[in-house]
Amino acid sequence: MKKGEKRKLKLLEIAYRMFLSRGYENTSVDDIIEEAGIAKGTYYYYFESKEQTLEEVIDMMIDQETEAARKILQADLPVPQKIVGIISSLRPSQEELPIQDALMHPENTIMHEKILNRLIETVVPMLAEVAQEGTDQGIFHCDHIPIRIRILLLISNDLFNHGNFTGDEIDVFIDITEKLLGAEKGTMDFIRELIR
Amino acid sequence: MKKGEKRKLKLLEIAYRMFLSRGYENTSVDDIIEEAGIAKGTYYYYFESKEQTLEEVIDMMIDQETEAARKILQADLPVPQKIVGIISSLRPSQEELPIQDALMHPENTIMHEKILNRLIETVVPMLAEVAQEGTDQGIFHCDHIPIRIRILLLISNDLFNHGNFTGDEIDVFIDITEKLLGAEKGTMDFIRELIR
DNA sequence: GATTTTTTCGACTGTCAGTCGATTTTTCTA
DNA sequence: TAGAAAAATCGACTGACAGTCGAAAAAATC
Repeated sequence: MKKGEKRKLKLLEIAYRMFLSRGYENTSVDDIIEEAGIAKGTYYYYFESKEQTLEEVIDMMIDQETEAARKILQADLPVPQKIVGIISSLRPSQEELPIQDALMHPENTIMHEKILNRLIETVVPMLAEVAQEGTDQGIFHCDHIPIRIRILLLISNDLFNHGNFTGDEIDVFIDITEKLLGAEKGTMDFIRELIR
Repeated sequence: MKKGEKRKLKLLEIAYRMFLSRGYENTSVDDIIEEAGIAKGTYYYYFESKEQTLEEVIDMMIDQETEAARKILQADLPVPQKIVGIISSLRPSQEELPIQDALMHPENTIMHEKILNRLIETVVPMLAEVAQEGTDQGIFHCDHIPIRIRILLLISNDLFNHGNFTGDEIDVFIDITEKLLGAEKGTMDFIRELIR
């Protein structure tokens, strides 16, 4: 019961690496088992299908990517900083650049889409909670918080993930974030500093 | 030079129907040629690959879907009505419901994503032009119009395409559309009537 | 040490995208 | 209009790939 766990972890790790570097569609089960040095039957002893492997790889990634977010959630920060902090923690930085790169490649559409949906699912409740705090404190003035948070995530994903964002895009992002949450103009200006 | 064109059209039409009803991934070239009653070689005489077929099918769909939009663009309507009219013309209605249905199915992620991107590419310039009119007329007050329009499209796609939208979502959409474009509160209230 | 359970193996199957040389049909030209 | 050239069609074949299965090896249990 220990050996098996370890083997599965190893397989997941290999799949993870390969899915990112070559794309999910361009990675064959044969590729994975060759790298792992095991037989086909063994692979299918641990996974129902290639797609289920992807699902589990994505679970791993979501865990990783939301870890920083969860920490910020519990930190002692002003509400606006918390929200923006969480959102920007979702963008892989530094050592995770290859992930970003890979996800943007067209051959990874499916993976990208799946991750985005799962990320939204996971993060909307977290952010909604913080945003509620914000309205309680009178910093924000808005209703339908989860919908608005969802929109905020969609926008930031599009603006920041799809290619290097321009100054104009940051301006719009700041503007729309404030208005989306009903915050005073200037509340989100600190984002500009954060970018660099 | 006439026969060939017609055959290609026929193939595109069959592919279009099949991609929508069973999903791109679940439609094999063999399925298409069987339905068309031709041999494999003939298919590949007209198409480089299955993916290129998809690309051309999407071209067809974009043409179709933006036709109504182009008409509204030239109609004599107030700017806000024009913008909302164009956006809602992109959502297939009535007889096109199956398309919507098919596109939401997870096995059509790739198609959905490709169509969305192409749609945005095509429609942003159209809408940006109208929005510019709006600011010229003093109805809207905003800069960076193309970015804002892009965001507007993203939001409407998410809110209206992903499942049946609620009243709350409409409220938020109206609110955010007004604020995104810098319009007076109430400018977009007419959307509520339009929905039904 | 025997028996049961877990893990591993790899040959095999069926499906599918795409190729290619041969053949038929259409169009052009002398 | 015969005969050459071009366009269109055919289908058997290839190679890649996901997934299956029964048998063997390894580990755990008694």
